Amino acid sequence: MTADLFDSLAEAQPSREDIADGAVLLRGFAGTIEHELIAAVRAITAQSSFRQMTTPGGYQMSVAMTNCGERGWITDHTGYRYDPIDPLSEQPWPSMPPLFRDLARRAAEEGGFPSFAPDACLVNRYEPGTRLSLHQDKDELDLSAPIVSVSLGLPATFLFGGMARSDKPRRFRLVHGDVVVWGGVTRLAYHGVAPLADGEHALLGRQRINLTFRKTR
DNA sequence: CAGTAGCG
DNA sequence: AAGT
Repeated sequence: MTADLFDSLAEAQPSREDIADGAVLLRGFAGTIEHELIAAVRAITAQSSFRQMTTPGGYQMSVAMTNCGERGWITDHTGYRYDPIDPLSEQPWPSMPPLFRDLARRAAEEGGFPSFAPDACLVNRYEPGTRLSLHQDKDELDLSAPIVSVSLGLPATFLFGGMARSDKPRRFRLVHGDVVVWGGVTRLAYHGVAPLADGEHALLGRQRINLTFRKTR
């Protein structure tokens, strides 16, 4: 934890909203370090570009993705997995910026999950009209660690459902700087993002960037 | 509702 | 099945 980050997060006065048992929405939690986060995303994508992946069914995801950290989440026609190598650059994923680790750890702590040590950060780029259908994060070996999700840029509607795909999801509006943490009994909750509404964000333009931190093993 | 590669 |  750098002193600067500690200070800026300590100065922030995010509100907390419990959205489910073991799931919390920290409104504005990342807002004080927005410029540093965006600069870090630019550095990451300079090495490992955003790309639209193809699912096992042969369909292209609308959301463009990249990763940083020891392992990155990827999908292709063979399935879903974490891989230490970016198949596009054929190099290791960019390392996880200390700022990212610290933010994720601190958010997890606020959410009731101390000592969160993510080894993977999926970086998602949503443009107007793109979405992520309801799914579970279950490619990680360590399901005791929470998921930490950071929103930047355009607002989105986060869908948070139950343990069955058929459970009707609740809808939460996520804006720039919001962080969602979920784990424990909701670790495998179905979740997704509704099609992004068009708009213009002062720092990111017509896009939403989402950082999702996981401990994969 | 559907298709793949890889593994046992 | 993070897809249509």
